Amino acid sequence: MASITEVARLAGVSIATASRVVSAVDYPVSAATRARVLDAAAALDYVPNALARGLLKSQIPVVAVIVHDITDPYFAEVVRGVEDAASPAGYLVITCSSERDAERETSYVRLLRSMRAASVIFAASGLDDPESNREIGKHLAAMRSDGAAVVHLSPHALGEADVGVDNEAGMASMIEALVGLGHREIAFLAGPSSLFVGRARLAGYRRGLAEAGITFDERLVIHTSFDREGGALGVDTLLGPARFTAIACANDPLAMGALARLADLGIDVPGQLSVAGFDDVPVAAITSPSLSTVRLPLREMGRRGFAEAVRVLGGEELVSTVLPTELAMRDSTAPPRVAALT
Amino acid sequence: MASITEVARLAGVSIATASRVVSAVDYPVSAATRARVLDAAAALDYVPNALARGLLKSQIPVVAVIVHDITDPYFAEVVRGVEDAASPAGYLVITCSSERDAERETSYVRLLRSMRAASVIFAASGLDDPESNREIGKHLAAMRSDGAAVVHLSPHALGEADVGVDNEAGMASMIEALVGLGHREIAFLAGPSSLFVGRARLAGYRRGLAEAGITFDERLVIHTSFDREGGALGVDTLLGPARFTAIACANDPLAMGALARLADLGIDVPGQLSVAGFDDVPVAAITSPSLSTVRLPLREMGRRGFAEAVRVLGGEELVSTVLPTELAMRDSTAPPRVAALT
DNA sequence: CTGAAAGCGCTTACAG
DNA sequence: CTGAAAGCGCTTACAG
Repeated sequence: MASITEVARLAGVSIATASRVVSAVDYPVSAATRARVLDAAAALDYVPNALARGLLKSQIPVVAVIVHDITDPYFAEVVRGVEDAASPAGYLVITCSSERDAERETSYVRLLRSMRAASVIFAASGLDDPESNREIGKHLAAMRSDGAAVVHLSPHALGEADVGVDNEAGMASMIEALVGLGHREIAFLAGPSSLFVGRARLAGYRRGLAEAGITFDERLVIHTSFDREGGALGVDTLLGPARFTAIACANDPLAMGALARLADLGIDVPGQLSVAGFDDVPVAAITSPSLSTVRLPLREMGRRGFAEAVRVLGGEELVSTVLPTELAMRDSTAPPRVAALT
Repeated sequence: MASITEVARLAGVSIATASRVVSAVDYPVSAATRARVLDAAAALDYVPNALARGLLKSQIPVVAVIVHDITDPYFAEVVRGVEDAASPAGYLVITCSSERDAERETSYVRLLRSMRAASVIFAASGLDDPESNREIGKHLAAMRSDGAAVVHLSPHALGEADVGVDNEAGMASMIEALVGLGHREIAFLAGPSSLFVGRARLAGYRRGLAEAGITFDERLVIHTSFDREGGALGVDTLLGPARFTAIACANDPLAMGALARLADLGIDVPGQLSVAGFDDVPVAAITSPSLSTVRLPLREMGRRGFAEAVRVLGGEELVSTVLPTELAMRDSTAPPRVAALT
C-alpha cells in the first residue's frame, strides 16, 4: 500500500505538505499544490494508515461497546444505536460479549486499552466482583487519563448510569398499571440478585406495591438467571406454594420464558394470569400473546451514549441524562378474571 | 501510560530486551533478566501499545464482520460465532451494519483498510452494485496483498461462499417436506431479487418443485424486502389472485411477518395454510405457532469463518466448506386440510 | 505557503 | 544472552 511518502514524492512536495492536504487539517496550502497532492493520492490509491496516526494521537477512532451478549436483542439494539451515531463520525464499533463473566470483561478492557480505543461504552450492568472491578477500574483510569471516554449506560459499581433510564420508576409504573387492572397479588421474577439493574427493578416492584398499599411478600419474588430459562424456572418455582394473579418480570426474556412455560402448562394468559415484561425488545411485540412491557429507548441510549463520548473526547464534561420509559400495554395483561391461582 | 522505554529503564535493560520478554516472543532471555522486566512491567502497569506493534506489522488483531444489521438475529448469531473464536485468539471484533447500502459498505471497507484490520468477514450476501463492488474489490485486493484475510460467508459478486451452506439444497429439502405433507400449491416469498442468497433460495424452490413434478408458476413468487414487513406485504399480494395451501419463505423474518399478517386476517396456521421459514433464527422457536424452518449453523459459520481467516493469516490456503442445513419442522406446517385458498 | 526534523512505541535484523 | 540502531507511517511545532 502506498504511504504518504510516496504520495509526496509523486506530487513533488514534502511529506508535511502532503499530510496537510490528505488529512484535511485546517492549514493553508496553495490550491495548485493541493490539487497535485490529491491527484497523486488518487493515482496511488492512497489510504492513510490509521495506526500511524493513532500512534501519534495515542488514540484510534474506535468505540467499544461492552455487552452481555450481542445475540440478546436488548444489546443488539443498543449497539446499533452506537453504530448509527459513530459511523457518520468515522468511528468503528467493537462489540464485546462479556457473558457477564468478570474475567472476560477484564480481558476485553485490557485489550481495548492496549488498542487505545477512543471510547468504551458499558451497555451491560456492572458486576459485583470487587477484584475484577478494581482491575477494570485501573485500566479505565489509565484510559481516561489518556483522553479516552468511558460511558455507562447502566448502573455500576461506581455509580449511576451516565445515559440511562429510571429502572425503578419504570418498574413501579408497570406495577401501578397492573394494580390499575385490578391485580393485588403480583409475583416478581427478579433475575439475578448480583446485577445492578436487577436490583433497581426489584426496588421499583417494591415501590409500586408500597404505593398501592400492598404488603411486600418475599415468597413472591424469584431470583433466577436473566433469560428465558430463568422465566420458565421462575414459573415452576412459583406455581406450588404461591398465590397470585399476575407476574411482573425484570426483563422481557424472563417474561417470554414464563409465557412459554405457562402455555406448556395450559395456563391461559391473560385469562388466568397476566404477565408483564420490561425492556420492550423487538420480539416482545410478536410473542403470543404479545407482551405488555416497559419500553426502553434502547437505540437512543446507544446514540446518546456515543454523543456523550464525543463530548468527553472534545474535553467537555460528561452530562448525565435519564431517558424516559414508556408503558407498552399489549395482550399479555388483563384484569384478573378468576380467583388468584393457588 | 508507561511505555516499553520506561519498563526497560526501571528494569535496567535495553528496550530490545524488554520487548523480548513482554511480547512473549520466543527468544532467549536469562531468567533473572526476564524476572526483572516482568516486575518492572507490573510495577508500572504496563500495557503494550497495539498501535505501535500494528504499525510495524501493518496489521492489527482485529476482525471485522460486515452484516446487514446487527439487530437481525441471523447476523447477531454469526457475529457471536466469530467473537467466540476470535476472542481466545486475542482478536477484537468490529461489527459493520451496512444496511445493504453499497455506499455504507464501501466506506466501512475503506475504514477497515485504513485501520489495517487483520481480517474482514462478509456475513451478508454480496450486493449487485458493479461500481461499489469494484471499489470494494480494490480495497480488498490491497488488504489481501498486505496479508489480510477476506472471508465470505455468503455467495457474492465474485463467487461462492468460503464458509457457507447450500442454500439451494436447503430450500429444496423444505419444498420436498411440504410436498411430503401433501402440498402441491406452494407459494414463495422470495425476498429481494438483488441478493445472491435470495436467488439461491429461489433456485432451491424451483428445484424442489421440479423434483416433485410440480409446474413452476411465477404468479406464486413474490419479491419484497427481506424482513417482516416484506412477509406481511407478500401475504397481501398473494391473497387475491393466487391459489395455494402453503407459503415457503426465503428467510424467517419473512415467515414471521406472514404469520402475523395471517393472524390479523383470521387465517389459521397451519389449519388453513402452512408457513415455512428459512434460517432458524432463535425466535423461530417461540413464535406462535412455532415456525417450521431450515436450520443454518449460524454460530458455527462465524466460528469457521474466523478459523479460515486465521489459516489465511498463517499463510495457508483458504479451504471452502459447505456446512449442512437441517430441517426443523415445527407447528406452522401441517397437511393441507381444506381446499387450497383462493 | 512550504519543508526539514523530531518523535509516537514498538520489533527485528545485526553485531557482539 | 544483550544492546544499539533503523524504521513502520504519520503529525506538528519550528524555521523560513
